[in-house]
Amino acid sequence: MVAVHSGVPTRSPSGSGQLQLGDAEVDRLFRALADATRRDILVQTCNGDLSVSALARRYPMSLTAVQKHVAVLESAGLVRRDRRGRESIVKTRPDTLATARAVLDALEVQWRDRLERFGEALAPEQQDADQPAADQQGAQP
Amino acid sequence: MVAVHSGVPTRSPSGSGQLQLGDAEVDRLFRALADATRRDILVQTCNGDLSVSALARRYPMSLTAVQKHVAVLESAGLVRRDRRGRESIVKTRPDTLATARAVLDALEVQWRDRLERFGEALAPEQQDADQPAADQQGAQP
DNA sequence: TTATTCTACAACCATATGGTTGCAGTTCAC
DNA sequence: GTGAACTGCAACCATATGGTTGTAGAATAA
Repeated sequence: MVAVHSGVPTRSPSGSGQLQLGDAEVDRLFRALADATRRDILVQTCNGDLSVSALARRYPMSLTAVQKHVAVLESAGLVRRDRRGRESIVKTRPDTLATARAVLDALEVQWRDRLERFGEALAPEQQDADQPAADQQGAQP
Repeated sequence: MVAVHSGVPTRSPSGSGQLQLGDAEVDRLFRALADATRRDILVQTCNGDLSVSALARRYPMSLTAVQKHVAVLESAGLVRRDRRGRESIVKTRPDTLATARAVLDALEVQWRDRLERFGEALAPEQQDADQPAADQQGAQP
């Protein structure tokens, strides 16, 4: 379970592997990454020298569309915007990308762990009715 | 310059770029991962001993909803379904999860590469201490 | 055989997403 | 000061998503 629904998506400082991201944060993170334009924006803005409109000139879409993409990345914590005069400078936050990798690592750890526990012995799958699950849904509306 | 977007991704083979995923595939991959239920399904089905309906009993939603989640995971290549009699057994494909990690790695490589080429002209970045990762929600209303 | 289980799929609904245009407010250049 | 550039936001549209119910067919159990 990756979900503790903490307010702050803090990575574990020492590489123990357990991170404390809420489901909603992880959802936003992967959803932000699930768009080619946004992934490209991440690469383009690593220097932190591009404003939103300078960014927008690089893509065949309107400024507003790029603004929305940046907003999605920002709400996922993948970029930050700093106001510089009349323009807002977009800059990637590499630490959050590392967080995404850590989530994938955690996923792999989880099923590797599961494989070890249930591995070969594998009792008949009465796990189905036994565990009504629902611990991962958290605070769904 | 930088005629990105609009075509094949063709990441620059700088360094260790070695995967050949199209934008659409990567989109599907991350989108499939951007849902807590689907991430949990990935963990639940690592043993390959759960049918779709057995899986559905673990979540507070209809069988059809779980079917759709499995379909999303399958189209992303994250799970496989094997027909066993009247039931279809869902099993995760760890290699595709590793592919997702490789995509993130490639992203990091890309901007690290970019930083190397363009970097150092900017001021050193100590701004992470300036604004910690707490402001995930974007602009507060 | 019959009844149950499991899957597949269609139809529907509410909301989210990704795009557009238009307008208003700042900040800068001249 | 005037105008241009940059941003922010609202309204709108088309489509995708995530959920529901209902129906139908195939495989298994009794």
